[in-house]
Amino acid sequence: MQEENYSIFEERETLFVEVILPLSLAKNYLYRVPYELNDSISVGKRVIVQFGKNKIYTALIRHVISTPPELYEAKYILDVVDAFPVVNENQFRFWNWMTSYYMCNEGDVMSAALPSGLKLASETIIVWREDTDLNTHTLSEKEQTVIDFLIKNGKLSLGEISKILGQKTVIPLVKSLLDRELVYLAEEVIEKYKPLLKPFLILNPELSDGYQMGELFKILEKAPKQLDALMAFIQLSKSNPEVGRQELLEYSNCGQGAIKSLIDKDVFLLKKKAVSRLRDYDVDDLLNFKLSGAQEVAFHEVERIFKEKDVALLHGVTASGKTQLYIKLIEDALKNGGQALFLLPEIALTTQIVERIKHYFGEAIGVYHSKFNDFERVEIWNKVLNGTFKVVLGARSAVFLPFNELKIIVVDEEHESSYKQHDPAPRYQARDSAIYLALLHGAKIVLGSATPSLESYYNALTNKYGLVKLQERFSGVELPLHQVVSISDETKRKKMVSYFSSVLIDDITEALEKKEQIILFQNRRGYATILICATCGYAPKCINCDVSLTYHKSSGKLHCHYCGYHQSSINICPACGSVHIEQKGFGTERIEEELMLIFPDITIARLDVDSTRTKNSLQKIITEFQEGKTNILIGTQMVAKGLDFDHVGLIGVINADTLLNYPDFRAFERSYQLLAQVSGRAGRRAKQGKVVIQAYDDDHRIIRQVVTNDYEDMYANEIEERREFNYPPFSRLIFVNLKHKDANVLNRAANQLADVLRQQLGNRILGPEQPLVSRVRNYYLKQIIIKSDKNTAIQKVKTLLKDTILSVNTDSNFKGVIVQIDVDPY
DNA sequence: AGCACGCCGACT
DNA sequence: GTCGGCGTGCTC
Repeated sequence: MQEENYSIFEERETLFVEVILPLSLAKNYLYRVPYELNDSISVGKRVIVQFGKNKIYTALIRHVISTPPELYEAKYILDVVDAFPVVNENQFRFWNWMTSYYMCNEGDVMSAALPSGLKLASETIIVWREDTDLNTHTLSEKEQTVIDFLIKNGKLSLGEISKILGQKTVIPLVKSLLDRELVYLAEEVIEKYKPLLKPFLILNPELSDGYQMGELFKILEKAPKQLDALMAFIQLSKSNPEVGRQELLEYSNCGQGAIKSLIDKDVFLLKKKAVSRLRDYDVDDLLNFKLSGAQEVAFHEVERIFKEKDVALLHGVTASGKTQLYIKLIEDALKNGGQALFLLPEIALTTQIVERIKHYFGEAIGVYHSKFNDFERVEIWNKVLNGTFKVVLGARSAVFLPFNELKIIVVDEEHESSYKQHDPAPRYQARDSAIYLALLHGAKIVLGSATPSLESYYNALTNKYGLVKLQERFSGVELPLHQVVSISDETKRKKMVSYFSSVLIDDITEALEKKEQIILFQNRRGYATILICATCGYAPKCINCDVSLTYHKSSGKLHCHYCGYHQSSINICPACGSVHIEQKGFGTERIEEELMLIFPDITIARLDVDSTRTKNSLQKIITEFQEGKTNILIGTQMVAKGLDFDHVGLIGVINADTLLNYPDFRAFERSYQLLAQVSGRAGRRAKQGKVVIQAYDDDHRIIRQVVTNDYEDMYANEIEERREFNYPPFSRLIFVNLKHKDANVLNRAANQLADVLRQQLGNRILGPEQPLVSRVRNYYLKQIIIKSDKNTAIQKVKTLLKDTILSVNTDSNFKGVIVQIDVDPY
């Protein structure tokens, strides 16, 4: 070896990287960097590492370190995936905050944040894209081998590829195939990828010279439509030689036939081309609107607030035009070259609001949704990273996108409980996380709702947030007419027909006559809630969970809503042999059936978790209702949330008591929000809608407040209760949930944990208590609640909690006890 | 999350 | 006597 080379080699620094693995691990791991990769590594890039025996993962570089670990010898990283970081410094700071605030592992956050396309692992499966033209790509020998296998088998896992090639590092190769769109990643739910193929036309190259074109024009003189099509084509092809067939149809006056003739005459060559699923709109075709007087005032109010505060709460009644306000605020933020994030509850992403905003902002907008396939999610991630997307509309997970210069965040329907992730960790509240995210970027954030959460409204009234009211509805839109029906009264007077009061039946009949649509709301799915033996009181229960089974008529089975267990129904009581089995309670399915008996000639659809299990069924039910193909829609919570229908004249709430009696300190607040939102679905276009609320407790305070549309009154009552019993916003809650297969071990562990915590925190510790459902999937459950007042240093509580849990976890008496922490349960 | 190591039941 | 059940612990 020559001396100069040798000395250069000597100077190379020995580097190590601390990486986050996409697993729920308590700490990060250290790997050594081979010299030849020294220049390729940097924080935020992904690397390929071996973890454990022979598992390969995509890890993320968190730190670069030059001191070797003392206690073990680090493994080498196998490869570096990225040329540029895919996670930026702001994101890491956001992740750090989330890890400590929600008491989870960095790996949990990484798993939640990165779309799976960025987390290739040995189990990841790649599939050959049949629509690609192999001839246009030059493949290396190894790539060719992989492609040959893929053509034969259809799919391969990364582990298999590794075996085929006899090498560990396959991800760069796979990445190159992915980038060239030769292969795609299979979803966990194997749903075959169908690239969106659209027909494109190109001019037959043989016609390119002027003489032949002239001849062609002569021939076409007798076919004016075809000539027209050709002229239009020439116009359009100036910008791009490939013209979409649809585009040509719209641009010219010719019909399908003319184009087909030209294809038959070999003037046009037809080819199918995969196009991006993300729709692009004509930038000129922007929606033009002006803010109304009230909106204008509110807009300036928000601007004024933003000079002093970072958070504005927009309390705007339904149909007051919050969306227009959001659009203007986003537009303003974009003017200064920033990015905007618009958060919506999951279900609202299926509706027109998305179309409207997409339409307005054209190509600069991305929609991010956990149900999107991975292609789209990686595509959006990259477009946010490189700044192509200025606006992102998304559900809660959109807070993880790699923004560079976020200027504004909008959280619509901020009170929605779906902003909180329940399982798995990180159990984060996207609205609250977004507030931190805004702080991090120096961005402004507007929370919007017709029925704000008590927490947000309290923060607004105590001047932590600015408060803007938008109480004026669009002209012509009136508040719906409410009617509350006492179920007990109607029952006494024998006027109930099954679950429907005479009032509701009359109103349904009337609405149907007026050709209006109807939504019925029942907050419970299934048929009968439970079956119960009239003789001995026996009720069939789930074998894995501590709940009664729900009878579903469509399947003829008894289902558990917690674990999915089901068994055939019973006709004879297994306990006493009696045949007197009664049905108690009722759900959406039962309502649907009873209604069909009363109104046999109309179309009824049901919108609940059971009817929307398959991927497109939700969209289908909604679309059919929007198009008027369905007369009556029966649904659970889902019908209330973010869905806009234009022709709904009547809303019926079958039983408001089930909502109000829910054992949770937020039950009244939630009931108000839900009933108010349900009401908001009635009569949106110039017509006054009608709302019928059936209840046993028809004089309930909350129902009265819904009818009088008095949010402030509801707030005043509720906030007093919260103050009196020291619930949020006056305290912070942390739930500590313990699970174990053995009830005794669980109880002892829970008691010890609670005792130790109680020594330090006294009466801030509640429990351990048995949750409502005390056993799920064969695991017994116990819950300890930490209710710390605002003055307690929450970080100290968290540290103590973490240490205590660790001591329980390492106690040999409590092997296998699972402890989960839920900060700010919602 | 996987995977190996390890200690108790029904089989050749 | 062994094969295999899954409970437990570790992975840089």
